[in-house]
Amino acid sequence: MRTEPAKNPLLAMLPREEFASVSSQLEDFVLSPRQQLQDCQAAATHVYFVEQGLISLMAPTGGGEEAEVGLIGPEGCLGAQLALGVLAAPWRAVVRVEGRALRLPAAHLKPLMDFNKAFAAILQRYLAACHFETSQLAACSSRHSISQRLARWLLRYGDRLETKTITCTHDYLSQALGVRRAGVTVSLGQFECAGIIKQSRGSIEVIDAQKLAAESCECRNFARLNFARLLG
Amino acid sequence: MRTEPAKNPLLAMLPREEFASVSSQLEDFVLSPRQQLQDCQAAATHVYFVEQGLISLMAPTGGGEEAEVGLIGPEGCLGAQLALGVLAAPWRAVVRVEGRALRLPAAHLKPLMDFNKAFAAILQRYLAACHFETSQLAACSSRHSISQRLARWLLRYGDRLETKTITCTHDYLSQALGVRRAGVTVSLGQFECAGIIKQSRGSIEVIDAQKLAAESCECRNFARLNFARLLG
DNA sequence: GATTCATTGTACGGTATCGACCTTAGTATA
DNA sequence: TATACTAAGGTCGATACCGTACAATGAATC
Repeated sequence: MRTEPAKNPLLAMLPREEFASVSSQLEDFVLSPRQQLQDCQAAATHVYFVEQGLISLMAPTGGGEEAEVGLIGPEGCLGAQLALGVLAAPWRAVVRVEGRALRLPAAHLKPLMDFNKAFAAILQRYLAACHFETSQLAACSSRHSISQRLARWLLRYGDRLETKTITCTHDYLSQALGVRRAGVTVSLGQFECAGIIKQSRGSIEVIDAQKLAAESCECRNFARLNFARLLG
Repeated sequence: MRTEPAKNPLLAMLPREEFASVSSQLEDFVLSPRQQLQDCQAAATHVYFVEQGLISLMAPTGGGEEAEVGLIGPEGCLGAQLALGVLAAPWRAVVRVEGRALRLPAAHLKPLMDFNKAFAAILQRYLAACHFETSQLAACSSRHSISQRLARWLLRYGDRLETKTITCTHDYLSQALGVRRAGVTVSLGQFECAGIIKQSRGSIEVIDAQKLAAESCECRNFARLNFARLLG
């Protein structure tokens, strides 16, 4: 039986007694790098409340390629569509940064929401926040340059983790943004020259987040504002 | 008092007596071209169940510009975020094609959903469908060419209207896709040469939807499949 | 008919991004 | 330590798209 409070704010907002009552249904789950938690269009078996680490959502774009359409960190959960009575989502969920989650069998979500209205409400707001973030991403992707979107991605990533060091390859970033790997390399090189980041094989350290924010587009602010309004 | 059944499938799924009971709260509303139904980040006062016409959702992208992140036709409704207890959305809603809607004051939505669980369920599925469509749009925007996205847009637009003639200017399309107006003109010119469409000032007629589909990317299929799964 | 304006067609140089290839750096195996 | 192997990073010509500008066309107004 779990006794310590959850770090995930969606769970943390449950009253102590109530959390205790559901914690028997919660299962500790280790998020290992590159692990696929959910396949595209497959029925979700669990809701994963992330406590540490990062999950990315990849949508197919044809020809076997995919693009990142969402990022779930310790502020959110994977499988939230279950709260809408929808089992499958059109994206693949992959662990990007190792960590851990508490997972709840899909069947237990609805009863929990019915029982605790405040929990249901915050989960609904989280759903809206996800949708809004995705819409900002759509707008951003069609208008802004690689370096702007890259800067935004790095900041978004950093926002959701404690560390300033981001573990990812240029190749992954290129897939996430839907651009060429070489394009990522060039932009990151410029950031490094400007003293904004420091690179080494497979990892990026953000030195000057402020400058990085200046390189990014306004979408970052719009997205943060949206999130804060709903779940701040 | 309204007696004829609603065309909008979200309303049409209400049983006859129940529809009659809410129809007193429903208000006929004319959708006039370029009319702004909802401002970005402003609290929604009504839910608009579109019966005819088309509404587009424009998200800000910085510098006073915006990009289209959603399209609502007679299959859906504007203001669905209210079903999640969220008042404002991060987009501006503008009437793109004139028509009409039935609108419900925001305060009446929740009671209606509580009373009619089937209605609530379909609205929730609609919300998921919107989110999924947006995520496909995000993926598409970052990967595919102007002409592919343009073809998809024309098809998406046509799917939601009875007519084959689309009333819009190149300039609007360029804003919707977040690209240059001249780029749209060139692509449309190529489609016309290929006998796929016929243009005249301010309107586009789709001649060969099959060829147009071939010019589009797979995202169209993914998106249609998503929608059909949830609300087909 | 003349005027005005929104819309569309076209062109040009410039830039961002692409596709393909090559080099380098780690890692595994022996 | 030598070797092979794989992942990561860099380069280069080609090209899609951009910003801008301007002319041509059709629709609306007077």
